[in-house]
Amino acid sequence: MSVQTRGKLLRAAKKVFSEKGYYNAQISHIIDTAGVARGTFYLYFKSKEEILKEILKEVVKELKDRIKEVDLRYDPIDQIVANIKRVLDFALEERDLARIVLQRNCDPKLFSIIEDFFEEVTLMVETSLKKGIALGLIRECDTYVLAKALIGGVKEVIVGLLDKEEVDTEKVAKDLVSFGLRGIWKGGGSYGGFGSI
Amino acid sequence: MSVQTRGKLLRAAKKVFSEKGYYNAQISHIIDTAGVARGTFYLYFKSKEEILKEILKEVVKELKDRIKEVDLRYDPIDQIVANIKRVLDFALEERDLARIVLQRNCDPKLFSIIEDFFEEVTLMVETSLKKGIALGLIRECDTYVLAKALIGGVKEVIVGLLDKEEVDTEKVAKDLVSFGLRGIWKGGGSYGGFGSI
Amino acid sequence: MSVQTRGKLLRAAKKVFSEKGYYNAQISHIIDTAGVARGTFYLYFKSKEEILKEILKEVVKELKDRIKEVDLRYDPIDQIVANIKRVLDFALEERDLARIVLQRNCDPKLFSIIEDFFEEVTLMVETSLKKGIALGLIRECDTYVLAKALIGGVKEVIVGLLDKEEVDTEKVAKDLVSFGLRGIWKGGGSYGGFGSI
Amino acid sequence: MSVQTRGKLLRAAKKVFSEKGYYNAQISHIIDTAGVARGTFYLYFKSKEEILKEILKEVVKELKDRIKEVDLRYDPIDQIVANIKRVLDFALEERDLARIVLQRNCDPKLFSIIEDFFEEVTLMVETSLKKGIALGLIRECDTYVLAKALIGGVKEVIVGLLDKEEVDTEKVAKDLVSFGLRGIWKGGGSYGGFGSI
DNA sequence: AATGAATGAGTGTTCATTCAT
DNA sequence: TATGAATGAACACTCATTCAT
Repeated sequence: MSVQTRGKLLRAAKKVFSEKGYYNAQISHIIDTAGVARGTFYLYFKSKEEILKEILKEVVKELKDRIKEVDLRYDPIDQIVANIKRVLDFALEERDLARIVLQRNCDPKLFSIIEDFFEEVTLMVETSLKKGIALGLIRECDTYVLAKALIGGVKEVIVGLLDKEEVDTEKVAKDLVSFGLRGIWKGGGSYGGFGSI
Repeated sequence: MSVQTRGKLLRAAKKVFSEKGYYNAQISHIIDTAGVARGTFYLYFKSKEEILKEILKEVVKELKDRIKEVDLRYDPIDQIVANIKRVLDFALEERDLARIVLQRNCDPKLFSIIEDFFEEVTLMVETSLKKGIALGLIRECDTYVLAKALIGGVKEVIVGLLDKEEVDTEKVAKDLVSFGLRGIWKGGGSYGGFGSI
Repeated sequence: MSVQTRGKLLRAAKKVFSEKGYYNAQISHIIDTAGVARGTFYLYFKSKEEILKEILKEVVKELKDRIKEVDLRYDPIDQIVANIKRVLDFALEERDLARIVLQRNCDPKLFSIIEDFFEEVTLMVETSLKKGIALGLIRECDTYVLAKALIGGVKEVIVGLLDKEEVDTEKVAKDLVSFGLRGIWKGGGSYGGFGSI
Repeated sequence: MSVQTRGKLLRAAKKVFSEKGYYNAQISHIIDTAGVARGTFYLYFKSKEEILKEILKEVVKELKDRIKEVDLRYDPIDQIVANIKRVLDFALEERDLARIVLQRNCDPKLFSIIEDFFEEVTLMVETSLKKGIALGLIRECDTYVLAKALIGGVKEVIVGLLDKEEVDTEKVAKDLVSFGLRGIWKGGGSYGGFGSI
């Protein structure tokens, strides 16, 4: 088992899945891109499905590494911004991976790893929201809806950035947090005619 | 050409695409669900791809009908809430359609209709944001990022609701708008230690 | 049973078979050309194969009418020229039919009617050749080969004429007969060692 | 890519096309005859159409090799006889190919290669005829009609020979040339009013 | 006599996977 | 460890034919 060959295949698969999507990607494309023979592929991966899962697992691992628990002894905002920045950086460093992951593909068999991860993140966010509400920092709200909205927002923004050349991820992260927080933050003032909501 | 048969096929296809995704959906599944013969399918639709596009076109049409331009002579908030409520209602009435549409599928040939529509909506939102900024109602921000985030939020929330039985769409719409507005709304007060951003 | 509808279908089928060939011709093409409904076709013809056979039968009948036995009491050459002229005229009047018939199609089931007819004509020609040889008018030769060659020549010439606008069939018929009778060689001298043949 | 497998497929296709004709031939027949799996066929040929074209190209190549330009410094008759003999030999050695080629099939897409070749040969013959006329060796005539007739004659004779076991191709070639050159008429006397032609 | 919606057996083609070398 | 020829199940699509109206 050569680690290099495995690497070549993984890199090729990321590229191909990203460009064509899982179903339009063919083993032929992957091995051509990797420059190995057909049989070699099956020496390293049991099936087309397996190499996808391998890739998804890698992504989840990397993302988990980059999302760090917020330590309330320090300014939480800075930490959230840093988390989002790290996620954005990863997405833009590995655009192929981001494209694969963010193409929600309904086949639950295939993308369960990703779905589960997002589920986890959603829960994490919801928990944070609840904590914030309990602490009186965050307004009362449907935490489930809010959590979904926050994550969906980040996802969509990433998709939007994948085709941009140069992105100031720090600024985008701050924009997002600023947007998110000022929205959920228990503000003082009333908002125009919006008091009726 | 019988309108009923066409309807049966469309309904069946929506169900099957929704449950299995486009690529795992087979003509056999569709015609079995519709209860017609194989040849009949091709009497009404040129190909598997075409019936998908037909469905997507229908969705876009329906959504465009439900999203009404905001008339600034009246309270814009109420109108935005109503728009989002109508979209949520449609998604929940036609959950199959929503599932099909919200599965971002990388094949651009297939989903271009949807992508184009979302592009349009994004632009619409961006324009509104800019107008709001010009009017001094909305804070300065990266309108592109914000628009993406808003739409992504709504999308993700819809996905989250598709498995819930009973949903109070009015409430969810209000929550979403409340969240979105208080975020982008040019508030008076400062926000905790957040002034540094 | 309306004779007109039957006629419309036959005419349409001739056109379509001629243009597309039997296998590429579809019932749809025929009924569209004829301007009748699908079911109507099967009111008049049992199958696609049957309408072809009907057409072929018609051709054979017409050709048999136009090829008249040579009456040796009169100048046989004139009669042969007249026969060929009548065949050429028919082919050019009904070019669609000629095209159908002269596309030798290997499916023996389908074109047996035509093959049988040509077989008959070949035999007729062979018999005439033998009679001519017996009478000392025609040189000794392999009558089978000669008969085939003669008929093949006429067939190919017809195919060649089908795309010409104006054809002087009388002249072509005379050319063909003249050629058949005397060859292309300018009488007189022997050529090289060819005297031995 | 194994040359043997490709050969097996080509041989099988020749047999099947020859026996059933292109349209009635199925991939199943070809692979069963060749003794390979379905997928293997498509490893070597893009489609059913392509294998036919491959075969036709082969035929044209072989025929071009066997038809040699007539060198006027030597006896042209002998060379023509030799040419025809070589063509007849090929047809009888590869009867399947001959059957495929001589089944004029109207689909121009498919048989254009062959039609083009025959067109070429016709032109070649016409040119030769014109040269002969210019040299005073050949009688004035419609060279187009004559060329067609000559080629048609040879074609039909070949078709007639395909079912015969033992054929003396040399003799047949001589008969054909002799016929072409001198006609069937036993030289000498004029016949009836035919002198006028 | 005519219609045209519906049928379904049939067929070319694809592509993930295997296995002998 | 690598190769690539071979496999065959799977699937989209076609089109002659039927039949209820």
